Amino acid sequence: MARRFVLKKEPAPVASSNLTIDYAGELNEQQHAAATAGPGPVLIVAGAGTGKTRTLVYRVAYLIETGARPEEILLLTFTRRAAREMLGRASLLLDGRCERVRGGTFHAFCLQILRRYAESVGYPKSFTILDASDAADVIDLLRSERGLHRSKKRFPKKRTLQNLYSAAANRGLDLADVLEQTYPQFLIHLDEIDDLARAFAEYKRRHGLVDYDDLLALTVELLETDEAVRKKVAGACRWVLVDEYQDTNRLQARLVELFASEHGNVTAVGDDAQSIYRFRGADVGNILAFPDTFPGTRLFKLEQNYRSTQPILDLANFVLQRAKRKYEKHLYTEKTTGEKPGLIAAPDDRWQSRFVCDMLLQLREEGTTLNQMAVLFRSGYNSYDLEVELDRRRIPFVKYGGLKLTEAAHIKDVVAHLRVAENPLDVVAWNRVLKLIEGIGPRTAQDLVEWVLAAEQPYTLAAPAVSPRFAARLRQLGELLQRMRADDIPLPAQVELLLQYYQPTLEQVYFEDHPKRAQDLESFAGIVEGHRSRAALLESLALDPIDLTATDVEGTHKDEAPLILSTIHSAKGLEFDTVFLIQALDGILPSQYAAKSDEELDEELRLLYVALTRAERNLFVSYPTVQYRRRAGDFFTNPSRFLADVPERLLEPWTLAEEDEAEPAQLEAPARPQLPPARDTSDGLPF
DNA sequence: GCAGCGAAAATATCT
DNA sequence: TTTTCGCTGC
Repeated sequence: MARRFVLKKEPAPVASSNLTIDYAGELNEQQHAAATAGPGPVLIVAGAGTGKTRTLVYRVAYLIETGARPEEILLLTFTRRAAREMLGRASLLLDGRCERVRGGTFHAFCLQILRRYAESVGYPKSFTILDASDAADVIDLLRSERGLHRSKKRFPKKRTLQNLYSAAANRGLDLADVLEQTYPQFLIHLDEIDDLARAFAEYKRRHGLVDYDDLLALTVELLETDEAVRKKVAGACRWVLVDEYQDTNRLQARLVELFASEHGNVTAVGDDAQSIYRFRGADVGNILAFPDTFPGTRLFKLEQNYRSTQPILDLANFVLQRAKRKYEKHLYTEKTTGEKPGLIAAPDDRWQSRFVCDMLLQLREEGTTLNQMAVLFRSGYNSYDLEVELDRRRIPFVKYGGLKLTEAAHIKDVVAHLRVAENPLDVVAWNRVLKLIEGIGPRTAQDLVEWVLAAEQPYTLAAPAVSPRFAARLRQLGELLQRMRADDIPLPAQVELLLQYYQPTLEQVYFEDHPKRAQDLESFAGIVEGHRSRAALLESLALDPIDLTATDVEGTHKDEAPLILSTIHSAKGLEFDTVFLIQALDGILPSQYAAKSDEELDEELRLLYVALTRAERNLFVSYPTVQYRRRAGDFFTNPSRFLADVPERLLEPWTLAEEDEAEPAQLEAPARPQLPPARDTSDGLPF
């Protein structure tokens, strides 16, 4: 009989112990109360710029100082960038212990858990992660197999189907409901779509494939069904902190509940007025229901804004009031003076770009560094014209959001080879790799994949009855993969071999623009350098797609931190001295695709609110009054309906004028706005 | 069963 | 503008 020894309870944190940080002195009263709140559920509702991040950073430090072990703190954020930044700040505040805090996105944390316990929900531990387009490819494969595309009535495309399934998973709705809300025209195919969904799920399970949604859903399933695992995982999460709680979806909210199910110490931070991920299933209801989910919640509100000047807040407050669903937000600040935000009606895109460049150079002369300034926009492509102008003037910039390097077809090709080399069971990657060989189409690829899955030595690719048309290429591929897998070859060398093998394919498949794509492959080779192993590289690519940033200008200004270009979504949680919001056009912000319902329009409005409240000191909102569009030619635009009747005392109209001589355009602040020609085509269509 | 061609459709935000 | 679909000929 074993003897039982009872350990003393760990001492509760004592607030009055020797704290190295003066919490009361460095935080305001509300922030201090929230940061130093004891155990139990805590909800911090914080307006934009009220020191949400700061409070969370101090809370991490406080918890550690009062005895929490860093490993027992879980900090969930929306991007890896946010986690890194927060833990970095906490480390500066306290010390290196903060770096041992577990932090990251929901997806990344779920991945860690599943890598360990996937078998409990019927998956191999070495499952492959599918990004959205991989998932779409699988769906396409199954769809062709069933001959659904040959049905007489139009059947949704692979991307549409993928969106559909993703929406259903993230919102916890039936396919029928999602279909009715988003694509009612496809309701007639409900049965087939439903069948296909089941086939998709089964295929993923059979082949060990996990898409983004599965990362969350499987973790929920795991923790709900395996009590031992739940105890273990939740037991290790003594303190759970969640940033941007307003943007959690149903699965994520459930995960928070499960992670906190042992200790009950959850701190959620959020702002219902900044919920901008509804399209991805985010549910503002989560933050509103938090006190019900976690009885005994203590609520803290942060209302004093430290970021922006009063004129900027006045505009933001005014804009937010237009929401159909009202938010009781009224931010105030002690920075009562400041420049009025400007509304710049530029004649066209070129002028808008010139304005941004001239203005930012002027501000830089006056002492604002480039990386304190940001240009924000609704969609990735909104900045193309500006990027050209920045390049021309050799102004260094980085772009966040928009197209990802890892989404480009040629990069996906290369990555697929790496995936195959890593995992011989990765059917999606095999398919892609094989189809790149001339003469191999979907059918042959599928047969070969089946051979590979059953083969003892898959990498020989010595399948029987191979057509002589592509036998040689297939042998080359086999040799490549075997060489890449040789033990002593470091990752960069593997990629070197791979790129050599891929070059002819690149030239053949993308013959029109292969030089440009070859450049991307160069940058990819550079990115590879920083990774320890193939597996590590693949994992990080899957969860943290690389922004297709302007690497070519970096060389010219290595010493100066670059200007930030970012989609509004990617700028969430960040702040800048100066913000330029460009392309503030109806049809863009709000997006023309969002005009269907008030809810969607409200989300666009919140997006504008988020953009405006990123600014600390200077805010410029601009739009071109004439745009060129193929087919239609030049046509007049409408400024964003959200800005249409903002009084001039809140948003000062500017017009642009050309300087006399050959100098670049310089701006003047004129008295009268140059209004776009009156049009009532509010859908932004050419006339 | 594959490649190539012309027509048609979709077109964003992110992990 | 770019991607996807369906058809045709090899």
